Amino acid sequence: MKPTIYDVAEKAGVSIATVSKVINNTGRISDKTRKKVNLIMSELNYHPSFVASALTGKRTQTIGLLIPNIANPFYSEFARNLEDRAHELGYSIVICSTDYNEEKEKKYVSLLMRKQVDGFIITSGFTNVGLIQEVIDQKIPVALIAYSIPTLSLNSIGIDDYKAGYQATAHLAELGHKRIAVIAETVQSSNDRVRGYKDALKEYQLEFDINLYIETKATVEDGEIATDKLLNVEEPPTAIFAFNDILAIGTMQCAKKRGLSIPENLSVIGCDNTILALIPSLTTMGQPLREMGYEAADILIEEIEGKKTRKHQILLSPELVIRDSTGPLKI
Amino acid sequence: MKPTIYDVAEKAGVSIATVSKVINNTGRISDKTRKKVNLIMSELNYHPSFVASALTGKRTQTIGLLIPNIANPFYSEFARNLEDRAHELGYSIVICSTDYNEEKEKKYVSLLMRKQVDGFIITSGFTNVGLIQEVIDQKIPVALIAYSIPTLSLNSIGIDDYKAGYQATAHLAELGHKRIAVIAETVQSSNDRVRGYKDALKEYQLEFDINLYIETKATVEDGEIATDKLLNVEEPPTAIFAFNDILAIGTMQCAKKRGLSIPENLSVIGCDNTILALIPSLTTMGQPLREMGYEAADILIEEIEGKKTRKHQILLSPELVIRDSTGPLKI
DNA sequence: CTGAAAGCGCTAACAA
DNA sequence: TTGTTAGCGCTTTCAG
Repeated sequence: MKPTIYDVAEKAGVSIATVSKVINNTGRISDKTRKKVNLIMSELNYHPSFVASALTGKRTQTIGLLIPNIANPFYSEFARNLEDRAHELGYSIVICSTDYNEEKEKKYVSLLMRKQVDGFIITSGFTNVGLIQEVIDQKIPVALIAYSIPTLSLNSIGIDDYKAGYQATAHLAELGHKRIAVIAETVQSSNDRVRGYKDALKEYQLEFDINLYIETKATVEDGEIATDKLLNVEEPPTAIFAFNDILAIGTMQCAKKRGLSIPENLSVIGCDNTILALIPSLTTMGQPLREMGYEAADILIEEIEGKKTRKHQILLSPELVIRDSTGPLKI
Repeated sequence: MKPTIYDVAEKAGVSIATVSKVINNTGRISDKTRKKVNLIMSELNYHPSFVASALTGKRTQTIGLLIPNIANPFYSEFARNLEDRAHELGYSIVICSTDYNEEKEKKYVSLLMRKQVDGFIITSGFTNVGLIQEVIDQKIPVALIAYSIPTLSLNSIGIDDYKAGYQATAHLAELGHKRIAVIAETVQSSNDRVRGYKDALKEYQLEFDINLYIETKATVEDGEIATDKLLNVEEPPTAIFAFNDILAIGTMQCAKKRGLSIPENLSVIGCDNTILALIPSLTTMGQPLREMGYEAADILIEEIEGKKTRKHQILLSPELVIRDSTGPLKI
């Protein structure tokens, strides 16, 4: 059997209260007893149980991560950074892929609450705002990623989506494109990007055409289908701005199937700058994933540990990464 | 405050033991009380605490997943499937990216044991076998993925790596390549692949040349560096077999920088068939990731719940997916 | 500086 | 069929 606090106490000839104090560095303990207890603990290879200590009201040292899909490189790269920082601070991450599905969201949130996670990281793509309300009603800290809920004052971290939308569109317009389409992911952050997109169009005296706008989920297939629709429009686009790299890959797939070459026949710009963008040499709006993951862990854990009372709202800058998938309009 | 079993018991006018019994469906309860208790539970929005029940010796419904890096699509795609099945069975997954680093492995394993996870999924790339021994000494179920330890009788799931190595090499040899290089990931499954590679070489009357063999970690950069070395060899390879898609992407990066076109100047074959392979149109040995994730969850949870005593050793078949990155040798 | 004891929420004998 | 009670391993007053 694994040793318990009783085993340590007995072997050290002290009470369990004393052992508990040296474990947690609380109360006042003489140097001598402290050393003794520490010695016995390592002799016995004793490790305090999180489960037992959580039952007494302490933390579980666990954070729930709610994302649409861990298999999406954007989320997995984010998760990796989050995990690294959280782990440094003594927390582990449990992953929950919700697939934009309210049922799954509900099941996961309830599961995580029963497990008494110390906090939640919720990313864009989470649809049920009521659930988030329930979580904060229980006084469980939450940090939102690329997702803001104006009615709720919460920690949040994201990029300036308006800017991302604007810059990407401007890049395309600068290259001479007049027919610039958008494939948006059905997540909240898309709204601001669309605003940026529209403003950039205006800036370059281009009209917004609803036929050049599609909203969809984030799989390669969805991107492919959307692109197909777009290219079938009367006056088809010469450039497509996909709101994430996966969708952009879908666009490229579609182009490949149609024998269109990129960027000669079609310019494509993605968003996220994940590993997916590398070899397709995809021009994309980069997100500072490392910073986002680290900041997310920091703010959330600060709140969990009661070190901060004010909520943070962090807005990072996206960065245009120009590769080979965008080029001047050919007439 | 969240309602406890006491609140339910009181409101329902029964004892906590009775409530516990209806929660767990144990003992014999009259239909009437059962209904009553169930009603009160939903009225109160009561959800039993996993923490408390875990303390009494029951499960935490949590599985630890130890992988080198969740940001690697192979692992994240696997994780997604594992998560799906585990969740169906009522378990959640905590992710631990160990980076082939023994220190991290140790920290994570100890953390997970303190959290009393019910079982471990350990994938290739885990270096410290001693740690695994410690886990099974504690009678905690383990399932190994793409990783077998002959000295330990454990559940394991993987593909036939020998076959994968053989088939990929044969594919290249069939295309006329004589100088076929390998970039192996430093994980255990590479050994069998190398055996397959060597046997295929023999089969096609080619010599194994140690200069055409490199072992490395799994990042794009590592792949790039390795390729660079390979191409600088006296008589450079005309085809490269990278043991995973990330490394293959690295190879392609290097080729691009050198102005080499694929497959005209260099054939590349990867392994895993992740999302990364799509647009580069990478020929690759596919792994049945979905099946692997589901099976892993199934076997591990079976053992956790004591439904099986015999260990499973599952060997799945890899599948050659031919795309455009491999082609006939040009002279 | 140290220890006794109550209690966290739940399970599982054992009684009734 | 239901309830009483003793823990599970730990934290935290409160005495000493």
